[in-house]
Amino acid sequence: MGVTKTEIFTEEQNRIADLAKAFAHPARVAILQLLAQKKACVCGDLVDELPLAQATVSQHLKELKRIGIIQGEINPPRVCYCINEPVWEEARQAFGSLFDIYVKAAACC
Amino acid sequence: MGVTKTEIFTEEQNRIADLAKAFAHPARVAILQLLAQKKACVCGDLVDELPLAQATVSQHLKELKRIGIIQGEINPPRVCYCINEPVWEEARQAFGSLFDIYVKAAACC
DNA sequence: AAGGATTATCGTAATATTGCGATTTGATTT
DNA sequence: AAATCAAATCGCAATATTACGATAATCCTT
Repeated sequence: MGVTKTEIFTEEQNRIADLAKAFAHPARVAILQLLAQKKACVCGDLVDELPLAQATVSQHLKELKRIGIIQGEINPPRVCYCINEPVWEEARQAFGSLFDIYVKAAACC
Repeated sequence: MGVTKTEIFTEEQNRIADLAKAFAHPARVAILQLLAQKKACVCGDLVDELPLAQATVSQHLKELKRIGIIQGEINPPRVCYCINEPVWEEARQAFGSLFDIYVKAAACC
């Protein structure tokens, strides 16, 4: 089907999955790295840095905006993108907590 | 096309994207949470915990094994899964470093 | 050897994602 | 008003993902 049954999982699980999607494609990792390092900000600069078509970059930016991890400020005729700090921290926290629920000891197999 | 151009990205970016995929679906988040908390281990128990068909759970387990974040030990007629600690730590590290490259200040927009 | 229990794989269907050329939109500049 | 620039959106094609029933494989038990 290709359709995820979101309704059968918790809000938290769905949110983590969504946040993870921001990082689940190398192009988006590259974009987030560039923005986090502030090496690029304007959409056109991102397109120059990445070997992908403008339309493709724009699509990845749209997905990142949907997740909320970046935001865009219109500055005609350009758009300046940057990390949306609250969501960046939310992601850091979410993954941090997730990684911490594992404690070696007591292996069960 | 639906085909990611992995060759144009760095090894690190591709690896992060792959690790993120482990968490990019709520069912896999649920599975990893169960394994990390050792609430379940045997494949059949995971199937019982999740409202998904056995074939579907098996497929998610296969993907998690491909990424390397879990491992399975055959214990006929069952298979006991658990977190593969080195990769779990690799993921913790990778995401930790990624989140840390962002420093508020110096916003560019 | 036959049966039972458990998990993996196959085949299929539906939806999602990735990528890009072409076009459109939005706003400035001439 | 026309031209221009940057970015978003459209439309399409190709591949990937998600899900599940059915079947196969595996290995123990009888």
